Amino acid sequence: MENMNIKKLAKELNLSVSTVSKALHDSYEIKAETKEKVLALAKQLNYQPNPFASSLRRNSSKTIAVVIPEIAHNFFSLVINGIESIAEELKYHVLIYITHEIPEKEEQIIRHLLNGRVDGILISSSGTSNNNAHYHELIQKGIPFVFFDRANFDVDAPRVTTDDYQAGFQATEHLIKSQCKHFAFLSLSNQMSAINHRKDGFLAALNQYQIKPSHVHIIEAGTDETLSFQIIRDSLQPLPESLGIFSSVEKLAIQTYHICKEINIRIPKQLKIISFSNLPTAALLNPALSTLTQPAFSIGKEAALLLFQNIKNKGKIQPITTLPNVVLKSTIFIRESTKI
Amino acid sequence: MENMNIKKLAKELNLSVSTVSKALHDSYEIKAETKEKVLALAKQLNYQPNPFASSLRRNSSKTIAVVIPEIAHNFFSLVINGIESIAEELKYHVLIYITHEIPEKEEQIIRHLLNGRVDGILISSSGTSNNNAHYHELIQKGIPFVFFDRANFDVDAPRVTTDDYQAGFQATEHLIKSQCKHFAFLSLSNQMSAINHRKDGFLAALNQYQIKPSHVHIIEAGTDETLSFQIIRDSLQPLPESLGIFSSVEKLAIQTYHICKEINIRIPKQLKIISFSNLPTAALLNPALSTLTQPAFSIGKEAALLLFQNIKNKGKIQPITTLPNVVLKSTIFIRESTKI
DNA sequence: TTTAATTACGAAATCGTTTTCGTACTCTTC
DNA sequence: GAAGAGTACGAAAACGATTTCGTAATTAAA
Repeated sequence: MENMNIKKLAKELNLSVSTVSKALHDSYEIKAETKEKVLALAKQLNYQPNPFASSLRRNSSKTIAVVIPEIAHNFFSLVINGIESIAEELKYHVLIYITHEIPEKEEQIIRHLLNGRVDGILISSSGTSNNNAHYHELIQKGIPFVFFDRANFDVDAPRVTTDDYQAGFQATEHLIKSQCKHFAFLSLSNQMSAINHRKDGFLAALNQYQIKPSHVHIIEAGTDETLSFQIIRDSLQPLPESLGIFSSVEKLAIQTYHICKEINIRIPKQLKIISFSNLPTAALLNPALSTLTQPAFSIGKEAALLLFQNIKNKGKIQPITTLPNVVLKSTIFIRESTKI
Repeated sequence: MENMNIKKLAKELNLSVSTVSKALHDSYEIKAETKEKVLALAKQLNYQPNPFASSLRRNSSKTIAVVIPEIAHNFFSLVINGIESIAEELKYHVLIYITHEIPEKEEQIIRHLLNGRVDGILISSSGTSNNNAHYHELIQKGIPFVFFDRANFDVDAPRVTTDDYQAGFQATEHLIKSQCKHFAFLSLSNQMSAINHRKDGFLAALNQYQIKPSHVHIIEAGTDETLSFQIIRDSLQPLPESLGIFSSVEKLAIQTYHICKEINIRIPKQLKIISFSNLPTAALLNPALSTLTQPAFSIGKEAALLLFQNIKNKGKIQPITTLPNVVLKSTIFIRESTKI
């Protein structure tokens, strides 16, 4: 009795294995009476089909993978929440892989997933734009995947992103109208789509308002915690007059806050800052942080929906439509950190 | 050429399937020369074994599950980070399941995992103490699992927790010494081990310092966001004199901050607060929040290590030792929110 | 020289499902 | 009443790996 399986179940019922299997799948070949008997005994003996046998035979795993740069990050955990809400509904399982912002790690993970362990993948890329080989291998293998937030625009795959350019423009415009004279853009790297779009919006706004290029600073802080701390601190000493910072990610804004506390820079008096962020404490910070907030949960949901749609359509002739490219809106919250 | 498998690989090599399989597993039965040939062609043709066939035959999945109450929570995402660091090293895969604090959901998830999809489970329980049936089914099925943070102490399973009692005592003592007169404990529910231990420490400290019971308030705010907001707000109106709040979880402390902002209660002047928290912004809040910080990453690591140890020892005779029960230390950070 | 051990491989069973195909049997229909 | 359609089930092949067992060929031991 150690482990229940369909063979024992069939024997117990005096039926063949195939009949039992069909009954469990509610096949039209099996009459109602038999189905009931099978279902009843299956429940009583607590029979649960072996997922691997099933996956092996059906060539589908009821599992998706989520590949993200980091998890201890409000944005990504909210996205996972959204993904899980859909996956749970569709009885899919969710595998998590973390790249720690290392492109090679991402490649390795994706390559590993070529073995069919998952039916589809949701990716927020940490890859550089010049390395698409692993994505193309996915396409070749017919494994559906969807980018969210950070996409690789050279790859032919659905994307769920936010209006990064517009948001970047809007944030920068806000800084300009808050009487900033110098402007800094805090970035992790110049290889990430979402961040670059934010930067483009930033530059476009500065251009439109005819800000002198000498007053524009792009600070690539990188993904290393201690290093980025130093880079930001160095860039604040000496402090440019009326500096307005647009931080492309929450982490760098938090670091900036710490640095300002450390070297006694007053926000918003000496320095104004607005940041992309999903911090639940943004309004409680000292001073309250102005933010651009992405609809993280919805991003997860939309990306998952798109993925499942692609999984379902796999093999079928794809309608020659444009590539799904969902763009959601971010919300701007003006708070004290950018007050005049 | 669609999908590479061991059969095609064997044919290509003019070897039998079994020889190839053994070569790939570096069996002593196969001579070095053959192994090299096999490995070389496997790499060249990008052969990756089908994980389901492998799992089916070996009866092991190289996968663990993490079952948590919620994910958009600094503590849990840091724990997952720790878990992933170990899993990644051991080439295990990590499935995430979220219970949303619903005990029935947890049961359902655990029961589902009885089908052998995972080799082991890490659980932070959202269950009530009077419902252990699903854990016992895991034990019966021989599926190893480890509790972390929130354990069910009636169940015979390894645990990784923190020194919640001591930390609770210490935090409360700090509030007492900060000249508070009234004391409130903010709790999610009275069914969670970790939280109850914190409460016990709280009560013990108040008792030791002979605080009048009428000055002691236990506020069970529950897990529903809007409801808990109301409960906390109501309990602050009217505001007891010199109230010191010990919040057992970060979320409730944040809510308290929001409420205080809304109804104009000054922290720490009118109300002092200390909270369990892994907020990276605790020091940046207005005012900076005194915290008890759990070593979340280490909790994840330790729990994973314990689990993998149990997975490895499965089937072997268990040494009659005491149940592994790792207890890690939290760190107290005194900040402005409890300043005299 | 004979026997035993070792080396290096292959055939086939196995894991637990799903699915295809075959087949009795009953029921229509003209 | 013969042919066709429909019903309800079972046998067996498949999915792709791992593993047991068997066995030639070679080497070592007696």
